[in-house]
Amino acid sequence: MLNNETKITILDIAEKANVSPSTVSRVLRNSAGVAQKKRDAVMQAVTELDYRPNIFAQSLASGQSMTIGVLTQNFGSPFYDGILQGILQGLEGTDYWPLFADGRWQPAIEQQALDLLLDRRVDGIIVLGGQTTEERLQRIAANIPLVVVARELKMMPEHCLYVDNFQAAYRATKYLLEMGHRDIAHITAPVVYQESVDDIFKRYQGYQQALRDMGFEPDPRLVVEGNLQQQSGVLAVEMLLSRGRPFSAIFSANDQMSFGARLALFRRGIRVPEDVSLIGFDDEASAAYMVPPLTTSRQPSVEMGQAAAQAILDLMNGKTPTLPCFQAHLIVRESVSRRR
Amino acid sequence: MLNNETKITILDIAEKANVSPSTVSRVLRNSAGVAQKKRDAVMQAVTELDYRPNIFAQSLASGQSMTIGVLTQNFGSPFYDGILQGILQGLEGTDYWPLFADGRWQPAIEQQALDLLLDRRVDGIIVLGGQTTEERLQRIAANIPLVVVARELKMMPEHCLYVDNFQAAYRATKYLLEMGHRDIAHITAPVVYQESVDDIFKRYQGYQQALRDMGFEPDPRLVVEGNLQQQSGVLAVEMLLSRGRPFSAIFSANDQMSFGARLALFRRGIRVPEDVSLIGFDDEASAAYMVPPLTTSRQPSVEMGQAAAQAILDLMNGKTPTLPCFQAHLIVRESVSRRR
DNA sequence: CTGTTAGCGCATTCAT
DNA sequence: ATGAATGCGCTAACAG
Repeated sequence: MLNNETKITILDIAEKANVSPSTVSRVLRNSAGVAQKKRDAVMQAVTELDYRPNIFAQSLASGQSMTIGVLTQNFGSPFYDGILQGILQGLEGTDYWPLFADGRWQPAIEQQALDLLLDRRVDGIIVLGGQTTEERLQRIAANIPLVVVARELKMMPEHCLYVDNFQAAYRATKYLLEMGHRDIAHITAPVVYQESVDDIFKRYQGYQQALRDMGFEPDPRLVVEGNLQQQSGVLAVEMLLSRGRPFSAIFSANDQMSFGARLALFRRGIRVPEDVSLIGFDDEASAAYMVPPLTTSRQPSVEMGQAAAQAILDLMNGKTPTLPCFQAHLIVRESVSRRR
Repeated sequence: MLNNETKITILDIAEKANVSPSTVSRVLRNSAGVAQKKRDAVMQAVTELDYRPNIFAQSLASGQSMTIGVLTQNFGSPFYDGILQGILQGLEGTDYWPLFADGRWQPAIEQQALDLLLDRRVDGIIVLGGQTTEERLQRIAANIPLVVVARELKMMPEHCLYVDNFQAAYRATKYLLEMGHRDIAHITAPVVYQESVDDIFKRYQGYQQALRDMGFEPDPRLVVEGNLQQQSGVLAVEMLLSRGRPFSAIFSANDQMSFGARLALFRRGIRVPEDVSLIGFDDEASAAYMVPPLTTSRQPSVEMGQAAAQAILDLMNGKTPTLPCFQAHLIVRESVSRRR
């Protein structure tokens, strides 16, 4: 518990600097004018004694913990880790420190994790995805600054930071159409597996709308469902092939399944992108390692994390966030060849 | 800051349960025998008022923070994130909470991050890799439980949890030799880029030793250096090819570079593993998505994280860790074909 | 077994 | 501008 050998307190340095404890506190937190001489004396004593304020005493007395709670859903997930990284970067240089909790995509655990963060008296909280009810989130937001990332809330859109899934899917599909593809398969996932409420479904809708806007009727035989895991992408392609309905491109609702799809195609001797074009969704960094590599222009997840950190800091400073409702754009990696 | 509407303290529930605050504290932390009746009354009051103990007051009074610091080097790195995940799992169900800090592979930042964790009065600390001097680590270990993961310390081996790099590389190389390969290239990295002191160098040594033990003299023309990043793997293969020295297999000192190598081979139309076999190192999960996929039997990084959590818990309970010096085994993914 | 009394280390009034 | 006093909420002796 002790930071070094002796636990020196504010009294020690007050004594050494010949001032009162309150003066020491003042110069340390810059809360009031203090004579330059005393200020210097205090600072010198601080460095000489290598004084470290006790965070718990500070928090107890001030009511501030100087921490930001971050509720993620899956530690180790590329997309979420990207956001975490962004948050870390965004908080750098500030006096705030992130406290992480993992909901593991299980509502019960998620609630527990939320409670833990609240128990830790975080000054602000960033929630990534998840299934916490909007009511609960509203109740929390009433007490402390709250930002929700990668999820769209109807009742409190001004707290959200999310990707426009519909638009991104729409653009991806449109791109394939423009490349001459007419038989575009889509790998989606049923609601039970969906990350947050209806992300995946919106991608499905974007896919359909793009087809319709370009004058094509979506063919249900070209749509298969997976569970968002890599392995299900393999099965999805098997399923597609078994249906006998030809296709020249696949748009997968997430990168994981697109990896599985890539694998299945490889096993079948189907070349990408010569025989079949492939587009994923989520911007997993590892997609760049695929053969051929899927490409993207930026790393939106990290950007979202940074934006989230900025927003929560703004909220805590009383400012309304500069990005009340930031919308990341197309998060797609592609490996596409022209058709016809 | 307040958890809910009203901030209720231990006095509130003491009053409601008709006992003294200390009795409340006793039942809450189970620190002494309390009459069942009072115990029940307290518990009921706690639930009725939805009482949440103030962590800061607890820590201040008890001297325990119930947190363990985790110093990582690169948030978002597959290998380290695996360890973090393991730590999270290992801490689950205990009363301890992890506090993460990121050293970013930069010694100055690493020191700062360490200081921050210490300032937060963590009860124990897990250090992943890094370059903190052994002296500093020893000084810390003298004060609080310390476990060092993915790094081997000469002066305090009993605190370490690492991979036997030499052995793993030795086995990988031997495996290639047994598969009939004779011209085995190796992609390594100079010291300046090395993760922790000499991990990469030990892999190089293991590679050499295996060759010698099997009666072959290492050929310097088959060894190239990268910087551990993916892109450098591409360049490494280009370099190898330009040298005109034939090779039938590549053993890369980490997975990132092997991905790059895979890419370069693909661009050159060299098939894997038909033309050239490839072995990586680190067990990156994404390696499974390569085409053809690299395989492995387990996920050592997560295991190491769990072991680290267990070890630190043991240390804090006064027990000597059950795994004083755990050595993960072969961390290799392979895509190898028989030669000749 | 249980209530009373002191702090834990700091921030923050309130006087001066 | 600065010192003294008070309290943050809880734990840990200390008595009984």
